[in-house]
Amino acid sequence: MDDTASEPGESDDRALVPRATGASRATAASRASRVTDVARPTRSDGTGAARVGRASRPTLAAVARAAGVAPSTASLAFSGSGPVSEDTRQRILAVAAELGYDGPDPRARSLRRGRSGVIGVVLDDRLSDAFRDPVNVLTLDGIAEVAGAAGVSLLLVRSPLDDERGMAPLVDAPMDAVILIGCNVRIDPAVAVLRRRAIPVVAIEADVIEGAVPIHLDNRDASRRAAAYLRELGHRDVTVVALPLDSSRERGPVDADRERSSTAFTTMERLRGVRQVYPSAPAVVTTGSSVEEGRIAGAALFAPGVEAPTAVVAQSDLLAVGVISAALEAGLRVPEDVSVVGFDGIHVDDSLLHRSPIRQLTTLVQPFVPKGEAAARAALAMLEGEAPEPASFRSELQVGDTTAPPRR
Amino acid sequence: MDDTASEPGESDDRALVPRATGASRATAASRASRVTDVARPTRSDGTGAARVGRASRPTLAAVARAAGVAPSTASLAFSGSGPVSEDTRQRILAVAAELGYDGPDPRARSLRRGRSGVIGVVLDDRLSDAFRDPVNVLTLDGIAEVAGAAGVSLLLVRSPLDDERGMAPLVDAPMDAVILIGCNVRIDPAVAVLRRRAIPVVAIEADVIEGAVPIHLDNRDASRRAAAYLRELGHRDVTVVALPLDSSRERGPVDADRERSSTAFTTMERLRGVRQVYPSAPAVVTTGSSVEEGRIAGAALFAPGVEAPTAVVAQSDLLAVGVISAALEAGLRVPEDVSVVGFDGIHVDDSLLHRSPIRQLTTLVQPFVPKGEAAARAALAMLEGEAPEPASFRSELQVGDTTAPPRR
DNA sequence: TTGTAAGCGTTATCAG
DNA sequence: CTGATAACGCTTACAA
Repeated sequence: MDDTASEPGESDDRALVPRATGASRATAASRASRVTDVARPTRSDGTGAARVGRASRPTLAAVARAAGVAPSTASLAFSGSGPVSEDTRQRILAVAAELGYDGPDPRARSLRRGRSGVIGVVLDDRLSDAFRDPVNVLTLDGIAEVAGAAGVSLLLVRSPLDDERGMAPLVDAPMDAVILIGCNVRIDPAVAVLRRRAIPVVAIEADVIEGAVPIHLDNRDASRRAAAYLRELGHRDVTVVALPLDSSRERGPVDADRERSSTAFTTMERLRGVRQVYPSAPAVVTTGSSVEEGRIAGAALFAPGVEAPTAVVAQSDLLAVGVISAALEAGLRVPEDVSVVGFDGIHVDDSLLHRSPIRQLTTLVQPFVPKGEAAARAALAMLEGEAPEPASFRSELQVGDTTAPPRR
Repeated sequence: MDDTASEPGESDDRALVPRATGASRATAASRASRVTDVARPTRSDGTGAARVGRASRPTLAAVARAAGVAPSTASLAFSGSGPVSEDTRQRILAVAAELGYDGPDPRARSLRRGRSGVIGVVLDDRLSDAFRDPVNVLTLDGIAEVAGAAGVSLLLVRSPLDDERGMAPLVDAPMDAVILIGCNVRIDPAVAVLRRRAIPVVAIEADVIEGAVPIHLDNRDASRRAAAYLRELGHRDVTVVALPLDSSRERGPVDADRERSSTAFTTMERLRGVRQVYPSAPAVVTTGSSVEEGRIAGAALFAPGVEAPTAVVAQSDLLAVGVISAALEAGLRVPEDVSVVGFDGIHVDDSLLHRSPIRQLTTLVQPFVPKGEAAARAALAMLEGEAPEPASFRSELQVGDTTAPPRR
């Protein structure tokens, strides 16, 4: 359909081509250094030169030359960021169209401008896992909304591995700013590199990171409120089903040692919150936020012969659903026999909730999307040289029907 | 001409000078209006220049100078792609560390090399919506897996709007290749631009696009097989609940006009497949793939006073679930009163399926992840200058318990 | 093994 | 309003 458009050189544009300097022609020709190239129908004007080396597109310089203007003028015609007479502008655009030039090369532009129009989003998991967690997806939503409106695209980057070359992607990719989202592993070294590169870093729910703008959620206090609620109901025997403690992601009970060496800030904050109310609440850690992991943890808690807690604080809704599922399967009723609290307030649509009389999870609802938006705004602000605005968000305890007073 | 070599002598001591403190604040100001400060920056060499504009990191050239080697040598020391004596290599690295230089600037590198290490993934929806559809997420999984292993990051780009400036993100972002994923809107113009830029394009389930490598799914034939299965069961009265027909996404019955002007390839292919068996099967179109949309479509089909079909072919599993839900709410039993077929074979975990005796959707299971992987591989191959491998995938009819012979 | 030189394709600056 | 020119920071033949 657009055959003609893809054959820019064929048109008889020689008339439009003013004198190219002999020097530049020689330059371009010498680059080719391929003797056989001469076999191709070579034109000896500037236009042809642009196509000599390989199947490369015409450059802005070529367009300028063909239009009989200076490169700088042609640049202005495209970027619109400067005074160009409508007349010349049209001429340049026309010539460009004829040559099949559709605008500046992003790579060159970003080198020259020092900006690439890209914000990196660093996720803790493999992308496959990250996408499965609504927590990440919803936060990304917020980021994408703001970034998109600003004409900035998102580069997905996996959190750097402890591996030495592991942070290559974070360092080799062109990015103007970086948003750390749900990064539980300790990535200070990577952040240090970014700082040295003067790349703004925004950290969502991370421990205080030198030089990163924090987007904060009241993980600790929210958890404390949930625990307090359980205490009001009369619970004394509360267990925490926790998110991973570190990048090793080992499943199992949490002991003081593991707790001390944890690198997962959010996990620890939520745990600390509960401990403010139940100082010696035991905790079991999972390998990630999923229904299945919750089920596994719950199965252990409600195993026969074990003294089951009267209430469970799960550190995510997905985990909570899993725990409930395990409870039901163990023949316990929720909330009569065991209360369960979640965290996040995502829309959990699992069948298990519906096969029981449960309609709504008791959970801490957090504002994902605004959080993402704030992160993106902070990143954009820093790009503009403005002062970033750290933001703090609050979770609300939403009382559903998975909590009730203990039977005893 | 050779400005960089102009003042080689004075650089040594300057190169070691750490960054000016408090310079960051001056950035914006000096760029715009600080005349006096900039009085003599013109004479400076690379080192000086690096500090003038803004608080920028040291350059490779600066490191080289400080280490007393040529830039090229320093470059080799970092890229490892060339012979450098271990001795000088160490020295260069040491000096670099001292200066706080952590490797080449991705922007400059990508200009010089003509590669940015980024693959663009173009999604049809707002990212928020895209992430909600398992179809996209699973495909992304596959892409991410392959791209990640190759050290390539993914740039998320929204499908260009029909709007003139709408394709800016696709054109302004640095990308080495582009994968179109589930792009139902017609984006030929955008693709034409990419072609002219010699950026490889891989199109997953798109209509034949000039110059794009296709990753194909047997949408039409699979749909035909599903329809054939319904016919075997004895159904005569089949309605299609379809995905959007175009970017306008208007809900409602499909007429010949709308059908003709459709830009949604996948939608049309799946529709055509059914029509091969039921040439005059009516179809209603939805605004997207979601349970809710399926429910809306179903509600209309099963409204009182309307002759309901004995079977519904939904073009996605999410839609199918919605249709089933509507059927149940209308007092119909599935599959006794109405059969429903889906498409995709995602893991649908909706409560409605579980409150009824339904355990498994009858659907066409397609290999998302391999499809994504193939797309990524094709893109990478093209980057290497190898011949891309178009790929074709097949969907399997999985017979569940949402289909049965019609009552009459 | 190391150095020299020549850009990659733009945009910013400043002079006309 | 337009043009000349110098970078942006790096890589890579090719020369020494």
